[in-house]
Amino acid sequence: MKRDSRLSSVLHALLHMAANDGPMTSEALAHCMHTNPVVVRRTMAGLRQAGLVRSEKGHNGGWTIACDLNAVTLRDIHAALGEPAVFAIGNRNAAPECLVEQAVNAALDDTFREVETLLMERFGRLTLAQLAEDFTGRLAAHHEKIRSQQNAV
Amino acid sequence: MKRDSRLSSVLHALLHMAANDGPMTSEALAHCMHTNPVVVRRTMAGLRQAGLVRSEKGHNGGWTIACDLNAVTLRDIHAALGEPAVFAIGNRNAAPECLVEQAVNAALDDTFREVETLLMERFGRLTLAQLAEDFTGRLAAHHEKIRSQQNAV
DNA sequence: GCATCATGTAATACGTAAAGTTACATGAAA
DNA sequence: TTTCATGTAACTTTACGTATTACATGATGC
Repeated sequence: MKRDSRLSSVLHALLHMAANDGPMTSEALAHCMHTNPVVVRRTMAGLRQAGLVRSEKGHNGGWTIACDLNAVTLRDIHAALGEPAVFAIGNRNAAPECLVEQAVNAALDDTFREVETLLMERFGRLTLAQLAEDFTGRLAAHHEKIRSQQNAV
Repeated sequence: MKRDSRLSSVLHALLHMAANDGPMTSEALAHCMHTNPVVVRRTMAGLRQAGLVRSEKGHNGGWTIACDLNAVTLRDIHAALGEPAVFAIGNRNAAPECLVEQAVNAALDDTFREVETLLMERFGRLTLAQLAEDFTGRLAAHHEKIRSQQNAV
């Protein structure tokens, strides 16, 4: 497995849900994301627990957004997923006895901490509404392109 | 494997080499790092290719630093290792057709690009000499602590 | 009530990349 | 020419996200 793509996945799902009225089933979302309903349920479980989405069983069941898109940021989503590790790089030993390794760890830890802080700040500024708006813009551009192609024929 | 610790490993090795005069064998380094000589050779191969270290066979062989500690930064080391992936988080699909996913990817890509730039800048400011100096300070503090403990008895 | 739909979750397997291990070739020094 | 040390290929192990299977639970509609 190359990288953890859960954040990307749930954002994709949330935006599809936002663009649809009514609940979407795990199967429908799985189809959008070229994966499997069980993976969707498992990945979305954290968001449900955080109160960001709701899920309902039975006929007309499925997933619904339960939050204000303007109020929820990528940082909230990352937290709802259990704050998965950001970096693929890390120290060899967490608490080494060797003074050399302590010096190396201290430098790396400081750097990664600072960089992670910036990432979380950026995540904290990006709302779901902004992503949805970006999508709307892309959709409009896409329609415009289609229309101009038809006119050219 | 939880995380890629090669950067941490080679820094550890380099600082041990800097504190020793004469070459250090892969076995000695492996002992310091609680690993295996073959792993040391494999990990250090990139540094040798980049001209940062030298290795020699036979009696009195082993690894030697071949660069100016003041001139080499963590960024150089990271490059010498082949620029391993920094983030454990990423997009699900690199070039999706879905406009929703494109919007998500664009936002994440921008953010990660910015953050990676900061990380590389920080790495570019951290020299091996600075790490070595930090180690020297820790060593002095350690000796001071030992001495005061002996005085107390 | 009962068939159907949809989620919830456990158990298991798969894919990938670093780390660990074994084995053997190469080359330098005593 | 023996010994020491690196160089490297091949294989195993480990970790973890992802994929899949199987089955339980609960809600809806007839």
